[in-house]
Amino acid sequence: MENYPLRFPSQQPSASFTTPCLSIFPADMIDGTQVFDTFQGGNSAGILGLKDEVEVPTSQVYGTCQLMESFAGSGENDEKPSTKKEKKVRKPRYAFRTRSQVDVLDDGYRWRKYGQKAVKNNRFPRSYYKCTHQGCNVKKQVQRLSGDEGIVVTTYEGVHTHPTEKPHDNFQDILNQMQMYSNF
DNA sequence: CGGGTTTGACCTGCGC
DNA sequence: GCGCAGGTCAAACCCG
Repeated sequence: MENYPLRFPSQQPSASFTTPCLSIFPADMIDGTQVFDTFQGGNSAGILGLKDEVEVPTSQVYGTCQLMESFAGSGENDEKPSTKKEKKVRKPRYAFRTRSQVDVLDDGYRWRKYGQKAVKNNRFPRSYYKCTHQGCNVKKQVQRLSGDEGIVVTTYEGVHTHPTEKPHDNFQDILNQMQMYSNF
């Protein structure tokens, strides 16, 4: 089976890809998550649009890229839930919708699967991965949409503290575009 | 043998 | 308080 490469650079919550088209997202599943679409090898026409908030029904055409600074504060709080009564602080999460035959995309990092759960209203399970790089606490979730099993939603949590283990190829343009839109 | 996967148990937050 | 769902742990297992 083919394996579409997908890159998720360290230090920046954005992505560059080798072959995808970016577009949109339904915000119904990951609340407060910054979302991008990556239709790899697909026929989507690129970034369709972004906006601050998403209130779009799932099965429509969506235009979004939601920032969520309010979600996580510094984005570096990943200490074990302390024994004290502090509120649990989550890192910002960024989701990518990808049209792909494979669940696990090659984003250049090494991941170890640590769990899998059945998800309500979804016949596909959600898989949980951690970055295996020492000291890097980035996590990701991979889930296939029950409504469209050709679409994989990958949710990243945290920022890599190290470069990818594979040489980076281009798609810097899309990365730049995404950052432009994010600053919108 | 080391690293990754599987899977059931456990923990936690949230809504009722 | 209870039940449910999401998220994590960890032991067993698999594979190169």
